[in-house]
Amino acid sequence: MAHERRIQVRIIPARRTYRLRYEEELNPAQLQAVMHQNGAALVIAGAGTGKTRTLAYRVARLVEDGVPPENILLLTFTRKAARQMLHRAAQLLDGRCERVAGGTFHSFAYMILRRYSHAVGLSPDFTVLDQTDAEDVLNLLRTELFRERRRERFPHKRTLADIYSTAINRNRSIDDILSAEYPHFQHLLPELKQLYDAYRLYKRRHGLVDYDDLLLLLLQLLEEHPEKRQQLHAQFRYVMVDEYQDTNPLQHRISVLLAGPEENILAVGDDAQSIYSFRGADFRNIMDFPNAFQQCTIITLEENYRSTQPILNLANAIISRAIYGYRKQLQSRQKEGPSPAIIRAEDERQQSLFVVQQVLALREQGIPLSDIAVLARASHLFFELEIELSRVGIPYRKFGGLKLTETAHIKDLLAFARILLNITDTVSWHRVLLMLEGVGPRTAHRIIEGIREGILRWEDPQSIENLLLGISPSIRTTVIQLWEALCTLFRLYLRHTPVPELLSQCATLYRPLLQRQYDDHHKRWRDIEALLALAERYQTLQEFLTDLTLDPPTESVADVAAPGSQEESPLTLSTVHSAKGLEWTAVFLIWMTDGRFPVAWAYDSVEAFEEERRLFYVACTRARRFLYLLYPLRAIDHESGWILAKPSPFLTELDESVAEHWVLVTENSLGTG
DNA sequence: GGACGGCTATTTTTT
DNA sequence: ATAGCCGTCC
Ligand SMILES: Nc1ncnc2c1ncn2[C@@H]1O[C@H](COP(=O)(O)OP(=O)(O)OP(=O)(O)O)[C@@H](O)[C@H]1O
Repeated sequence: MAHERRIQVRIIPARRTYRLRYEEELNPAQLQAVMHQNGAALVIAGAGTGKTRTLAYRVARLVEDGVPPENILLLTFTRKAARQMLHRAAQLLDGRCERVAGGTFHSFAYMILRRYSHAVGLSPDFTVLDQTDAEDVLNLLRTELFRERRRERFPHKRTLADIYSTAINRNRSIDDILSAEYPHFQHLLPELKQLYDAYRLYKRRHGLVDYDDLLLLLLQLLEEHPEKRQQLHAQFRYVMVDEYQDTNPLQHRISVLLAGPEENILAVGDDAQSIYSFRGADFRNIMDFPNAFQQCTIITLEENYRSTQPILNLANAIISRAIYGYRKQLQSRQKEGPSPAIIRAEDERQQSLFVVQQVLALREQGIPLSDIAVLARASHLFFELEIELSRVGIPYRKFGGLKLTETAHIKDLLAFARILLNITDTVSWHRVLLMLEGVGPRTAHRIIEGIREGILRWEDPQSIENLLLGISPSIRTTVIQLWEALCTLFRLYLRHTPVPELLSQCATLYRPLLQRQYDDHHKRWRDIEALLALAERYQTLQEFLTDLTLDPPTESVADVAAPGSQEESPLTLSTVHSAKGLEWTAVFLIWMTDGRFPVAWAYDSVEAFEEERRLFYVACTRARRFLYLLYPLRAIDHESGWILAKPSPFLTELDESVAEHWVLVTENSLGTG
């Protein structure tokens, strides 16, 4: 063996191999965001550029890299969005991704506050009030505080809630908000402050927390309890936030604190899609995001994968007129496609007829109803169309507007359940008492005074007598009957009766009252049955009620399924707000008239007007291929009957070239007239 | 005194 | 859907 060849072997540094082919599924900028390691990063990009997709892949990538899913936190705008994204990641990789902590700021806050309740002075079983619950509390306190006085106009309960909420979310005083937004109520400042104090006291006494408190208390926990903050950093080593343009100042500060010294936070958003300023959101948060950290990688995504270029040309034209924000131009590889159509209808009915006709035509072409959406600025603008859809038998689902949990009959039913959880829940008592025949605000108030004092006790059924002194015999009997029924329910509750069973007992008690109160009780009873079905999955009443407020069933009450079409997946009707982040092959946007979109009061301020414009931009960028913008020329006005409507300025300011203009004419069919 | 029916005018968007 | 207002009834 004279010549022995010596071959040197060396260790090649491991090239990380992934199960997913990220570089094939993502463009270079998306890939950069997905592979981003440590430190803060901001992905700022226009509609349809794959921000959501990027987040899903980043979850998968982190998990693949061995980050325990529990150490990842994904904050999104709705809980549904979080679920879908994690589900997507799980499909891409494996089930571990479902274990990632995900939800809204509010649901995350709830989870953390449950864990550290004592640190912020809460009892661990605190309850969350939704918007309408908060309004009900304010309403009750208002009548109690100012019962004898004041004939003059007091703000609507909704306005009250809005004033207080805006003050908190924007970190301003009530005085500031009044002078900025409600100057006509400025003289009521002392009363409004008094009411606010009463509201805070009420919440504290009853262990209640509203949406704003969730954020406020989480922030307080992070700021004032360094050891808790460190525990949270240790747990959530990678934080991701979607839709950052719609965070409010509280959420922004929470995000920064959650990122901690390692600054492992990745935020995603589009300043041109900021549409929640009425909730305190401020698109400047996304602009300021990089400044909050030592170092921040900024990634922009340029290519739109959703829509055809004609649709993007229109979207670009809309946003190029915006006063605020970064300029950007959306570009697509799909250069060809039908032009968006701007369509003039004579009136609302003709608008509905066209939508129905065109939906059917698209379905003929093979586009399923589930790939089509009709959008509008406000949910009541669908009423007429809904009638027409039902008549023709097109199944649809409606999102946005009045939610199931906000309807009077569902709130009535839940009031019974709430009394079982907390006998001093005076708001629920108020609701329930007013349902009884012969009981009005005055009697209810007298009874509730006693309940507030703690006179009524489950252990002592006779205690009700003390509340009924001086009340007429027939009303006494009614109230006592109610109380006895409640006591029976309470015994069931103590025996850990399953939630659906317990609620169904509440419903049995409620049913005659429902029938007495509402002419359309059949329809309402179906809603109650729907609610009972939702309760099936829950172990405790607490959990159920909390989920109803933190993750309310978004679908509005829609019950149309024409015979024979049960199998077909339905058409979507949605407010533009609720359509955020979603996409459809064909999108109709109805009621593009001046005063409806933009809403009339948006003319009061540049900020409001600009937000309407962004909202319009969001609406148009939901469409993949077909976009129809409709405006009826005539509308009904309360005072003058028919009035001539003008098309939205957002339409008239557009260049002729970005859309086709259609005019509808109704065929005079066979002289039936 | 208080409940209640019937009238009118006003109603955005949502965690 | 909700609030305020007013007349009527118990
Ligand atoms: N690299 C890619 N290759 C193929 N399809 C992509 C790619 N990136 C995104 N898409 C597709 O483009 C569409 C829009 O993506 P996505 O919803 O993630 O965008 P987005 O930026 O979150 O939009 P928006 O801001 O409007 O919510 C989706 O159908 C997505 O699957």
